[in-house]
Amino acid sequence: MAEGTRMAGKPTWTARTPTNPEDACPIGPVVDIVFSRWTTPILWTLNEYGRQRFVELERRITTITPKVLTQRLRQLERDGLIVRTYHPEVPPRVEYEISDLGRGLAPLFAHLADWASTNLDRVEQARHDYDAKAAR
Amino acid sequence: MAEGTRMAGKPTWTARTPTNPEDACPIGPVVDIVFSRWTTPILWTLNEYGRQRFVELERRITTITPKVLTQRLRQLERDGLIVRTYHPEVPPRVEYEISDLGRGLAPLFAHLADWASTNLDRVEQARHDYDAKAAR
DNA sequence: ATAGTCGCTTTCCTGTAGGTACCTACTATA
DNA sequence: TATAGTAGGTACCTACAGGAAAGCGACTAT
Repeated sequence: MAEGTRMAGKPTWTARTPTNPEDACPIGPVVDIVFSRWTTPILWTLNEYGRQRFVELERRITTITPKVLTQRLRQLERDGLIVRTYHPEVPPRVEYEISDLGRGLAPLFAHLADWASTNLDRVEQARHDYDAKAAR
Repeated sequence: MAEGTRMAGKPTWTARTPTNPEDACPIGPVVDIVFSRWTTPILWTLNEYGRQRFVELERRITTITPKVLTQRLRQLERDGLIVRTYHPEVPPRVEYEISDLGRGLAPLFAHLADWASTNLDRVEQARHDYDAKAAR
């Protein structure tokens, strides 16, 4: 086996065996669960506006497609972060709400929002400086 | 303009105009910056093991390819989260270290690791329950 | 008779992230 | 001579996430 060949088939860095302690990044799995694509705005919206129906989420997160919204809701439900309630009426009614487990993320989100409010403009400034320096 | 047509060309939900307040998720931009693919293990490694060379990072984050590592390092440097120091020697030597701005993320990471340590098994349990229920 | 509602599901298609492999220039070492 | 080491750059290619659009089932309102 040549040195240069990299093992394929491992989708992300979190897919590595956790038995390798030296390169284990302890926040890897949680990032995949909480901050994978679309999950943040969904959890945020659910946490901010309370129990909501599918269409309400769809309307608030304006750029998401129903297919992807369904996928992400299923994923979050499976992970136990949200609770889905189906009412067999006509037309059918489904409500989503954040679970206790998901609600536990609120302080984390607040922490994140806090960091953002004080440091986001510094990032913006750094980008500007970098681009200006690269142009010279 | 038909109601059903969704505006294309907006790559992610963070690309929306920030002038729309009602669906603005305040942690959207920061998630893109800090938790986009590969940035977390890089920042974590840099924060944990201090200043490092390219190959050291490559060896610690075993599944990353040099191309992607370069891309992510450039991005993080542009965002001001890490500092790159180039030594024009032979062979060339480059060192990466976390910046003050990046270091400010440490408590956030700790918070995240904390949530993970207490809740990750609950997520695991929820997944198991969900799968078991779906199989029935 | 027709359209509309809701919460999806399915099919088809494209964009792009990321992987593989090969390249540089220069030196030290074997 | 040749091989390794360093920090990438580049060209090519594939896989997969996600977008667009249509449909469905069961009923209601017009």
